[in-house]
Amino acid sequence: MRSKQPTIWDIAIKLNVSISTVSRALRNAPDINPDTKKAVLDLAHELDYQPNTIATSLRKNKTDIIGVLVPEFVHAYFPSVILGVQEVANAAGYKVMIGQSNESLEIEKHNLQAMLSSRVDGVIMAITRETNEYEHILAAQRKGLPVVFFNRIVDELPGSKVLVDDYRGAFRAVEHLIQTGCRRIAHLAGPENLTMSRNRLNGYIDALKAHQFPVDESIIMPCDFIEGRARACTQQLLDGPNRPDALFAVNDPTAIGALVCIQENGLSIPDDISLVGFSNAPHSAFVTPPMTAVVQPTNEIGRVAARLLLRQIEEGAAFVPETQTLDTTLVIRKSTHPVLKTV
Amino acid sequence: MRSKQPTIWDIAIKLNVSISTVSRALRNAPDINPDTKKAVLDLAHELDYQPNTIATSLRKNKTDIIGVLVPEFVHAYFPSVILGVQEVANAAGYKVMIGQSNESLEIEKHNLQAMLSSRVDGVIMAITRETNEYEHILAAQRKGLPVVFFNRIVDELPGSKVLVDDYRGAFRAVEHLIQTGCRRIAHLAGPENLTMSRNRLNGYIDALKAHQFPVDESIIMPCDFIEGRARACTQQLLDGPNRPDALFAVNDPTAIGALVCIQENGLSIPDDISLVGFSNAPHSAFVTPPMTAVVQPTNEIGRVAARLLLRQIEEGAAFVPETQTLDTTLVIRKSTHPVLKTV
DNA sequence: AACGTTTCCGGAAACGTTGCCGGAAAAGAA
DNA sequence: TTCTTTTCCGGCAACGTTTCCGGAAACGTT
Repeated sequence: MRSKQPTIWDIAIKLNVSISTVSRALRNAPDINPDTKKAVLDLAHELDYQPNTIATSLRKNKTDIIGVLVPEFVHAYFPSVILGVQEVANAAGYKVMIGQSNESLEIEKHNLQAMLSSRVDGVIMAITRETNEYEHILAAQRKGLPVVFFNRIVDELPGSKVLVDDYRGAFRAVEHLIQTGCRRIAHLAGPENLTMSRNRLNGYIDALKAHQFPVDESIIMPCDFIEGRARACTQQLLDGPNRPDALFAVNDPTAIGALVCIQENGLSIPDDISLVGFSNAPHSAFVTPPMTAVVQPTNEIGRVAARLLLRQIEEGAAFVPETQTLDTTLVIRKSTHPVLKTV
Repeated sequence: MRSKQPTIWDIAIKLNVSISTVSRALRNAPDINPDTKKAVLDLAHELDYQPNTIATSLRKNKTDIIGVLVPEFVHAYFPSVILGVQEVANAAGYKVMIGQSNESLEIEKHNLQAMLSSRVDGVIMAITRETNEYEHILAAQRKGLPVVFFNRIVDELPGSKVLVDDYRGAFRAVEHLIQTGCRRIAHLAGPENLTMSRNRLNGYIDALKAHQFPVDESIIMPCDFIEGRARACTQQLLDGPNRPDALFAVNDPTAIGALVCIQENGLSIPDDISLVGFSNAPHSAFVTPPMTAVVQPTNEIGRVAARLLLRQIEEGAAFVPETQTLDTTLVIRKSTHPVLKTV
């Protein structure tokens, strides 16, 4: 049985003042006698009083909670974005409520409903892989809910967005391969309908062109983000004529697939084949050999998203949505040659 | 500017009934005319009405939210127990609010305050590494807050606990090494003051004894969970006389440290040295070679913890705390010999 | 001494629900 | 018909805050 927590009433009665006075003392309002204020504060501390935030929320019509809605969080990417969100949200006096959709549109809808029902002040979200209709999100926005998107962006949706410069990241990764002496660079590409994969593909192509390398369509292999498919594609590349001496993988699972395949074929990384991935997470550091990879500023993504959301919450209707693009960094580890070996 | 969401008042006025009636219709109470109920439900749907859960919470003095407090969540372990929590909590109509202490006692206290302030119905928590005084937790419990602990257990605290059978896990890991032909098995141990490390150490020792192996103190190396120290210890083992042919590592970072050290010495896993870890997460699968490891049922830990908490919430003061011990499983991958090579 | 100001405080309504209580109308029983 | 029961509904207080409004007392000014 939950024992009752003390309320401002309890304090008021013990001190023989009104609840208004107690309330004023607690949230240091201007018109209160310093002595009574001190008395209230002391008693509150003694009773271990904690304000009932749900009463406050009801009264003020504001919860000071922001919702974060992610498709999953067992991989490091989303948790570490959330960390960034928490950092700026907490500093601004907001709490963070996390929802997890398990990559299911149904659950995403349900979670968004729940957030609306909990009257969160705003939501930061990355949509599910299977989210292909947006009415639930649009409806929430029509009700005035501020929403900022990240990671999985769709143009049909209004609102602020935080994304990563996929094109430049890919470009630099490929440039690095070229600079370390690779001459035939294959690409394990993502699904063609995603802007993200397209941007990375374009970065790959433009880097080749910028260095007067030919673009060979036969070594651009779409493998849908799936580790198994990446393995098969890599095998195909190894078996084919004119074997590539480098691979640029579109994301983590793909890179892992390539890595195991190469090693199973008894080839050495990076001596026979250099490998660079495009990573969501520091994960790639723990593989052997530690992988050179484009890494995303996950924490910063969360911080930026939170700042945008807080601005929107505070500025209200006057706020005009912004989309911010963050840069990636190429972390050079052991799956490519060191860069000093210049071309 | 947040536009107002519809309330039961709006529905009541449009339908020319009282708010009581609307309320009854919405939470299908018994005494209501099916027709009016349908009318209310229809209009609610049309207006896209969502009940204001914070008003409900205030009124019912129950939030249907359970808090989960973890020291970090960028590694897979905690997120995946949270998944388990969510699964049973959501199924029972509860929402989950997550707090993250960043391994800081200060933040842990603050988060617990916040949960109390939010009037969560209960908390599932794993304390911080630096949590060495428990007054904040005891105070919360004294106020009647149900708390269940997992992963980091301390005897001084009352409440339900969910833990993992470290002893048996270690025992079986070592037994597996013995059965695959290893004859000299070293142990990279954890800090001696933690019951967890002690249990794993005892499992190691007893497995050796059970198979009439000698226990050689000189190849039991405490390395404090730190990857760097594990590397140094492993090097020492490799350099020493009578090199071990197997290593049992107390946790993930330790195992990784051993792995890189062994490979840097040009030795083969498992042919020169077998390696088995004690893992928090499926992490160890992604290393090369994929590591044989004792793995914990992370999801199940969350589910069990949630079930215990929900029972305590519902049974109230009548509930007597329980501690449940879950079993681990040994996942055999490539860092040990296959088991068919029987002794 | 009379006035205006400032300082501090209490009363009360409101936020959106729930749930008790009582009562009117409809239905059933005599 | 008349009485009892059932069915359905409205009024109202309450949950713990915040905040507006008004007023008493203390202070300052002429």
